[in-house]
Amino acid sequence: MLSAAIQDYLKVIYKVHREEGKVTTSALAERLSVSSASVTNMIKKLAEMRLVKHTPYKQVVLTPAGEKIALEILRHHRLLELYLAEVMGYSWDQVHDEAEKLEHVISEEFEERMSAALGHPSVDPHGHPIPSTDGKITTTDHGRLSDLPSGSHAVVRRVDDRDADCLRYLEQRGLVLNARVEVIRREPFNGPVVVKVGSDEHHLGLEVARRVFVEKTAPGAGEPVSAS
Amino acid sequence: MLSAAIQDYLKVIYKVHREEGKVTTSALAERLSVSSASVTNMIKKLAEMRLVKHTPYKQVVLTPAGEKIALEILRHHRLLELYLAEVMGYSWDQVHDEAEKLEHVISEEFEERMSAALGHPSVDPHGHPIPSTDGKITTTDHGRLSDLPSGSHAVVRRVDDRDADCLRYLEQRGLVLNARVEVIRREPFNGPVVVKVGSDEHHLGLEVARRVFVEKTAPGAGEPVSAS
DNA sequence: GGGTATATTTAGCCGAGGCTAAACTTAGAA
DNA sequence: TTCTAAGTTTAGCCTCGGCTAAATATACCC
Repeated sequence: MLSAAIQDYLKVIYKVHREEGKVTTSALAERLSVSSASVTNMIKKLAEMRLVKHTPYKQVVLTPAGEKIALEILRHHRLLELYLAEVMGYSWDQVHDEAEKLEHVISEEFEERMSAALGHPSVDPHGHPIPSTDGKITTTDHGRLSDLPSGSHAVVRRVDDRDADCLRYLEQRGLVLNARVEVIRREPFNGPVVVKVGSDEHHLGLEVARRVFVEKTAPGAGEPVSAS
Repeated sequence: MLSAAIQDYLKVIYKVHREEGKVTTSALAERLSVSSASVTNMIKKLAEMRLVKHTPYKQVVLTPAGEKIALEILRHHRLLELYLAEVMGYSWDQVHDEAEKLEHVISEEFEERMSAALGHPSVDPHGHPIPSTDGKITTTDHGRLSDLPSGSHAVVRRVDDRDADCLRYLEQRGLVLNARVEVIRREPFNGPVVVKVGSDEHHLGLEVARRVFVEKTAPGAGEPVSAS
């Protein structure tokens, strides 16, 4: 059984690769809240275990074996988030931290029972796809709300789940999964994005708007298709 | 936050104290599957932290602070066992191992939500009492089925939960919580105890009978009062 | 009461996974 | 092209929680 630390490294390598294309020591250090030197050490160890390929001073890439484990952990995490929200009544913003701890500890049995209880879902409460047991994952790349030109209509398809405060902020403004939004205008000099959600207008700072991923729709389209 | 290792030590110290009266280094070593030297080390550390009192070469006793933590972990463990069995559909024999890992990781939130979902129960699936949030526990000391004289009538009130195989064995023979049993006879030379459960007779080795704790009842008594 | 078996503790070690400080690469600016 | 800043790796250290072997304390038997 791999340690929780190793599982975390593999998971974060996978996510950084998805989100930023290239995986560097310092990116991992920041995401793991650990020094760069510690990352280098662990990467060396993971390379010996054939879970990653490391080109010193350049980058690190998961091997198929490493990716398999990363996806297992991701599956645990996302099933847990959904289970905590749907079955146990957790709120949107609470599920991430709890899942972060449980993901390293649950058995296959637990994973399977959660999945069954949830009807074998494919998306977690923040819109991330849930990998299947055999390591398949279907990713849809959505644009950021912060990048949408004014006048755009879109549907919220995914939200960054790492900051509970931000999630609460978004939820209060109706920016939940599958909500429809319209970009009214964008203030200049990297100012806020003004969006309409339902009948309310909100001024979202770029920091926040960057964490909301959307799918563009035609202007007066009807009820958006659910992503789940 | 205390490490999982420390939590385990405190929990086991509590349990050994309950079950054997006196807590020795070697008893802890055996229960924790660890060398005696390791136990001595950890005990020294726990003593510095004021979680136990240690009389070298004699025994170790939990301080009130140590007991509080032990009971928290025990509460986690027992709520988890019940939750896994009742809500997630785990079988009797599977819950212990899973709870053993989860107990160190769940939040107060998780604990509270489990407790609420279960209707704030007072007994786990093996008959152990569940400590309350404020560290209160009501223990009932039951005798062992192995100690009952022939002719006795009794109700199963608690079962040792550590050996999954044994639990399966007992379940197959109807020796579940609150089952009524009658001791037909005891074979000599530490031979098996012959018991009647429902209309079936079973020959239980002492090893097994020792793990079943019972409450004596009057011979033809009606339906036993549930322990929950 | 002395001798021996058993239990406990001490001493010294190890691996995992962190850290800082210093050395080394790389890339970008002059 | 060279110099420098930023990023990365190396060297050496730390804590945690294990381990074995050796020393020491206790208890029991005669």
